[in-house]
Amino acid sequence: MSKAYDVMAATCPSRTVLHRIGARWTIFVVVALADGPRRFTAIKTHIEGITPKVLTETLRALESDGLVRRDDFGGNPPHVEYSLTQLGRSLLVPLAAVREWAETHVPDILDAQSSRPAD
Amino acid sequence: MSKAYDVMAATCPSRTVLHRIGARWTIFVVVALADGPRRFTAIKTHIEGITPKVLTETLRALESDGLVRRDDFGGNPPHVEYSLTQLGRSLLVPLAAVREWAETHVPDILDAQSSRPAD
DNA sequence: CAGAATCCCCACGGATACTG
DNA sequence: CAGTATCCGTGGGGATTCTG
Repeated sequence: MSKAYDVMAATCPSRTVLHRIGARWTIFVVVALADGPRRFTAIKTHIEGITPKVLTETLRALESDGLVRRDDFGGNPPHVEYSLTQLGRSLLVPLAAVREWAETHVPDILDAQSSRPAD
Repeated sequence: MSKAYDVMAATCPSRTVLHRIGARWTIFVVVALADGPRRFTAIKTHIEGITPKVLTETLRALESDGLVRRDDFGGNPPHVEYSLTQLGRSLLVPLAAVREWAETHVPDILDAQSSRPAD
């Protein structure tokens, strides 16, 4: 089976997808939902430093991409849960790998940044 | 063995790393160098739509992070080759997965964007 | 060929405060 | 609790031109 989409092509929709994935907070939110549904405040607390506005925007974007589902249980005080859809969980796999890589190779990069060794 | 770095922590250097990875063109450049060393113009041609300025910036950043090596063969006309370092090649693994995912799931996302089915 | 130099711009994201 | 509303800055990225 040949490729239907090629990221290297300027007009390919997969670039948009990649752009979304690369968005500042996407990976954090997806990873934050890895272990199951979570409420807005719980996510916000878990991802240190994210502001409510940005979290909302990120969640909305992921929702419209079909990666995240929003369940509103109504009532007062409000109760809303966010969870990964099937599609979202499938993204979790490559993203977890990226996160792993980032956390693993921090020292190598910090090293490289301060010195300039031969490869 | 416990985690030394945690992406969810606001001050963790791994966030910087993640930011670099997420930068607009990083993934394209790394993937473009997957098959071996390439010259500036070759990369530029391969990644449709990238401008020389942005390519230079991206390459410099990756170089200073120790992900890419720059070999200048001098002469005239100039001859410069870029290649992935060991570290760069290790990043290639998770990034290739992300790219795969992007190219594979474009239809799902396009679908989700135009309709709002019940997950 | 491999870039450096310039100019430009807006949209991504941050801070803060407020509300149903 | 789960968001809005507002304001704001900045730097990442784009287009174009030029050069050793």
